[in-house]
Amino acid sequence: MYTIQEVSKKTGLTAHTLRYYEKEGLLSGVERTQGGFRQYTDEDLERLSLICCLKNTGMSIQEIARFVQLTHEGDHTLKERVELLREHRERVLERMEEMQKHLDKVTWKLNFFSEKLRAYEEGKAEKK
Amino acid sequence: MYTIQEVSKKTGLTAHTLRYYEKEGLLSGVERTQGGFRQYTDEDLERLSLICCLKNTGMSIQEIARFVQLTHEGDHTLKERVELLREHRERVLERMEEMQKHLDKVTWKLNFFSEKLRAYEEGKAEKK
DNA sequence: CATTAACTTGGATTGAACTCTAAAGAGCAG
DNA sequence: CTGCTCTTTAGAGTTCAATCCAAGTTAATG
Repeated sequence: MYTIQEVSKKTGLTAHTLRYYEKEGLLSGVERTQGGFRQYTDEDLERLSLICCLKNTGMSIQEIARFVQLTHEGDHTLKERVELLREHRERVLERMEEMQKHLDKVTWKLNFFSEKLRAYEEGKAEKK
Repeated sequence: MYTIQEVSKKTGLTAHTLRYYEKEGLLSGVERTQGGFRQYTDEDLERLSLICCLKNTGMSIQEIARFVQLTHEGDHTLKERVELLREHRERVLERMEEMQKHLDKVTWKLNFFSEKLRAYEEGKAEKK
């Protein structure tokens, strides 16, 4: 059992963000102490870990909430969940390919400027 | 020479966004007709293309504006520009590696759910 | 116990990147 | 010229994902 602060340290999310995620339906059913403090279980951390993976691959809070809701509805939503993850995966792969293309152009420009810089420094050195 | 609408079609950015980028200092010095309409040259499109690459690899509008400003200041900023692109490139590569790791976990989960779905459907079929 | 640190809530605020609106001017087909 | 579409501006509004604030409650420590 972990406090919100401990989970914050483990996940890198702030306590604020953890409460926010809970409010938005991303991580429901977190237990409380008799005093009302959140007590995260290892299972909560495991769920959180998937949530972070989805978030870090660009899924929106809303979509994650949708996925989590389906999970709560039981096995008859399995097909939809598989669909959802598959589509997300596909989108991420496309985005990464796009990204790689754009980065290639940045790299090309970088090399271009590097060469220009070399010429410029050489020019300066000759003038001395 | 292209109108804002033509550039919008070519780049996929809306006319709104093109004006916004200009206001934020991302693409300055676009010519105008005597009536005040923007007239984009091929050179503008080329500049815009680098801007899009930077944006699409996650650089913020502010950072891009900074880069563009350095470009206007002339060759003595070449070193700084090269630095800036190099650092950006490094950050993007790191981010893509992170992304790949997160995506691997998503893929793993996807396979897990797929298997669960298969078992579930089989169970349903048997009951019939 | 008393104090201090951590936690609770709801609601307001932030910042980035657009996105839209209104009112007016420009340009072109018929 | 008439009407229609496109473009202009400043500035307001939207969305997303937090992030902060105030005021109060609970747990932990000397």
